[in-house]
Parts: sequence; C-alpha cells; structure tokens
Amino acid sequence: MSWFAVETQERNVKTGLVRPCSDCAVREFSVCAPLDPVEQVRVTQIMSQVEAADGSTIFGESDPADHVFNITTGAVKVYKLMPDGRRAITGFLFPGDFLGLTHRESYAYSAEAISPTKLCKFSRAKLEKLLDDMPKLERRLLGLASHELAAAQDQMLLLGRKTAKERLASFLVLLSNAARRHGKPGNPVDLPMGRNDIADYLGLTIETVSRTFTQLKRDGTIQLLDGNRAKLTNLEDLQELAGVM
Amino acid sequence: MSWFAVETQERNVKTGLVRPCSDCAVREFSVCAPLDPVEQVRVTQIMSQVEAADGSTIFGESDPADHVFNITTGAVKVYKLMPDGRRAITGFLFPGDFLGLTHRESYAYSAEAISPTKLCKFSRAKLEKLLDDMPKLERRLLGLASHELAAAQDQMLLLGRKTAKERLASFLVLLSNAARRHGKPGNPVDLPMGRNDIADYLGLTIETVSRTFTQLKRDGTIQLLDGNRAKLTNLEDLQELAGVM
DNA sequence: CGTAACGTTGAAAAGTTTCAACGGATGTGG
DNA sequence: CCACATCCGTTGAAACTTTTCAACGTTACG
Repeated sequence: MSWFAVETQERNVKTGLVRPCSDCAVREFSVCAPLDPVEQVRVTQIMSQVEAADGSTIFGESDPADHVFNITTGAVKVYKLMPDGRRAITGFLFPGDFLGLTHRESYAYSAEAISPTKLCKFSRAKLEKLLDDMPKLERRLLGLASHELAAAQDQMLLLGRKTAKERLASFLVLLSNAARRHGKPGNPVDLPMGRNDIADYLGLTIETVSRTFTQLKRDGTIQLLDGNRAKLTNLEDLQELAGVM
Repeated sequence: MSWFAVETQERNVKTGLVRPCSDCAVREFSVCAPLDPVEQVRVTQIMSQVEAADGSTIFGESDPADHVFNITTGAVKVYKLMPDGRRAITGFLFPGDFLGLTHRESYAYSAEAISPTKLCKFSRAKLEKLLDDMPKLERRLLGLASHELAAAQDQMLLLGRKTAKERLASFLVLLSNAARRHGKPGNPVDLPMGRNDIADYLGLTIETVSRTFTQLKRDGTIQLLDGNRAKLTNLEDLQELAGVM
C-alpha cells in the first residue's frame, strides 16, 4: 500500500525530525520499489507532518484539492454525503494508504479521522511537478489507483447484491486481511470504527448491523471481545459467506 | 474520455487502414493533450483492431490480463459475478473508454459487448514498455483511473443509500450526460442495454426497474420511446431525484 | 448524579424481491 | 404463411428482508 510514509520516515529518521514509525512501513519498504536517495530527499522536501484528532475532519467534499496525504498512524474514513444527510462511507484507510489523490479541483468526498491520526501532507502542485521527472513515482500512483478501483468494484458487488449477513462477513474478512497486510494479527480483528460507520460502509442501518452481529455470534461464527475487537471463531464460514474476498 | 482511439484513428486514416470514426474521437482530440507524431506512430504499432458482436464476451474475470482495449464503436458492460450467479454490473463503457486497465495478473471482472462493438486492442506488455518513456501517456492513464474512481464512489453512494426511483433517475441523468459528452443528443437518451443489465447495474431486480420506469412515466418525468430511448420530459425533477449528479 | 453517546433488542411498517402470469415482438420450421 | 417457441418487458399479489420507530442498558464524562 504505502511507501510515501516509508520514504519520509527513512529520511526523517536520518534527519531526526520524527521518530521511527510502525514496522508496517518498513515492511512495505522492501516490497515496493523505492526511489533512489536523491529522489527520496526531493519528496520529503515538499512534505510536512500533520495530526488529526479522533473525529476531526481532514478535508470536506467541496474543499479545494490542494493536498495529498499519506497516513502514518491511525485510521481514516472517507465518505460522500447526500443533501439530506444520507451518507455512504466509501472506504476506511490505514497507515500507508493515500488520501486525496484526485485530478479534480475539489476532493469529491470528505475524510475524517476515526482514531488519533498522523499524516504526511504533500502540496499537490509541487507533487505534480515532481511527478514530471520521477516516472517511478507516477507508476506507483497508477498502481495504487488501479488497486483502489478493484476494491471499489468489489464494494459495488457487495452493495448491489449481497445480503446483510454476507456484507458483514465480507467486511470482517476484509479488515482481517488488511490487518495482516499491515503486519498486525489478523484474527482478533480490530474495529476502530463505530456501528454507524460500519452501517454507512455496508449500505445498512445501524440496527441491522447490530442484529447481524448478534446473529453471527449466535451462529458461532464470531465473538465480540471488549475493546471493539471481533474474534473470528469460524473463519471458513465467514469466508464462505463473504464469497471469498 | 478517449484519446487512444483518436490517435489510432488519425494514424489509420493516413495509412488507410480503417475509415474515419465518429466525430466524438475528433472532438476529444482537441480536448486531451495529444502525443507528438512520433509517439503516435509508436502507439499505433502495438495496436490492432478487433470486433465484438452484440452479446459476445470480450474477456472473462479469470482471463490473464494480457490486453488493454479502447472502444471505437458500440457499447460494453463490465461486471462481476458471485459463485451462485448473482451479478453486479460495475459500469457501461462507450466509445473512447478504456477497458482492461489493471495491474493484476487477471482482469477481476468480465466485459461483454451490448451492441456491435469495435475496439483497439493493445498488448499490455508492450504498452507498459511504451509507458517507460512516454510520461504523457502515463499521466493520462492516471487521470483516467482517477476519474473512474470518482465514478465508482458515486455508484457506491447510489447502491448504498438511494431508493429505486433515485437510482433510476441517477442512471438516466448519467447516460444523458455521457451521451452529450460524446457529442450525441442528451435528451432522448439511448438505452442500449436491457432491463436485466440496468437492474444489475442499479442493484435492483428487473421487475423493480420496470415498475420504477412506469412510475416515472406516470409522474410525467420521462417518456419511453420506441428504439429503447427515453425522453426526459422533466429534467429538473430527474436531477432533483438523482441528487444532482 | 444527570446527561449524552453508543449499542442492543422488539414490533410494526415499508420497500423491494419473489413467484406467477400475461402480452408483444422476433425468429424458426412445417 | 401460419403455428409455435423464445425472449423481453410489464404487471399483480404474496413473501421477505431491511428499515423505522421506540425503548432500554451500558459506559463515559462533566
């Protein structure tokens, strides 16, 4: 997923600006073709670090899309609103994920931290200038966009055709996989977002989400632990329900 | 949307390989920064033209993603299937649109022509090699991906939160806008896809789509003309319903 | 200690789906 | 040329899933 966070961290560790970040970034470092040192410096020069408190808005739908972010710590939800307040959360983002990549004048969605979050902030204008002579960077962004697009298509299948139970199962499997990809344990899976956010992500109501959770509990498929974590007792059933995502 | 089709058409007109195509491509030519002539030649060298009959599959979900396509004429639907046959159409594509752009080994979706269709076919391996020294090309692809992503997010809002009536209204407005963008009349809007396809695109059943059509007719919002066209009698109401897409 | 935020549960209501039937258009073969 | 089958869209009625409305318990916080 990430490597901006990686580069910047690497630089900043050397320059002593920030403390080393999670092992996730380090892991990604070895996976994603990194830039050469000179390029790394150039990237960090147009970057600054910002923090977002739990529940604070990072940007709104109609804000001018002047910046691109890369999450260092925490979690973010991205959503679209209808005039009457109906909401669809289009994604949850975690360390390493990009935020605000668009070719429009304004972000067409809002972003809000769902836990204390640190982000690398890039000026979009400068980033685009940088892109002109850093093809590796552009290639990487294209790969990210393509990956996001595939995820969006999965989500369309979920929203258009899956039952409540299947949606929740898919969601848990997704979170579990994401956690493992980030080097964290995949099984007691963390749920940093509230029921309302889950509902808006799955196209359901909060009540249906709650009811479906207890249904999965009764089935012996999951267990809800304290600290907003879910133990996936029967991963096979869950994956079956999810339709193997 | 397009410019691959443009370039290729331009070249081919000169070389006499194919007849000039729709004015759409020409129009796009002036809009999207074109490549220089030398680059144009290089692009056309890795391209071939293929045709797809109405209803024929262009590629399946699990096919190796060896080619990228650009639509010249016709219309294509892109969809994902669940093991039990449930289907979600994630998009309808028209002349100028790209098809098969992915960074995976296999397309993760299927593509099928919904009317007689001509496509430009590119070897993906060669295209990627070409990308290495044609930054303009890569930048353009990134823009396309970003645009598609925005559309996908709109669709997630539709599928997650809109009523049947709102979904159909959104769909009609979308088609109308797409038609105008392609230089065709936006108002009696063409519906080249069947009810089943509309249903799978909107996350509804064919019956609900049919009922909602007649509801919109009764409301005086639309009129169904022969030849699978819909006259948008009250565009304002329709846009209001759609939530201004 | 009261209040607010969040999650759970129940019962009624609503929207959509499922099942079934019908009509029109198209195409095929006798 | 007509009988017949097929495909597609429409409509009705019942069934079902999810939503809505309402109440309650818990936890956190001032």
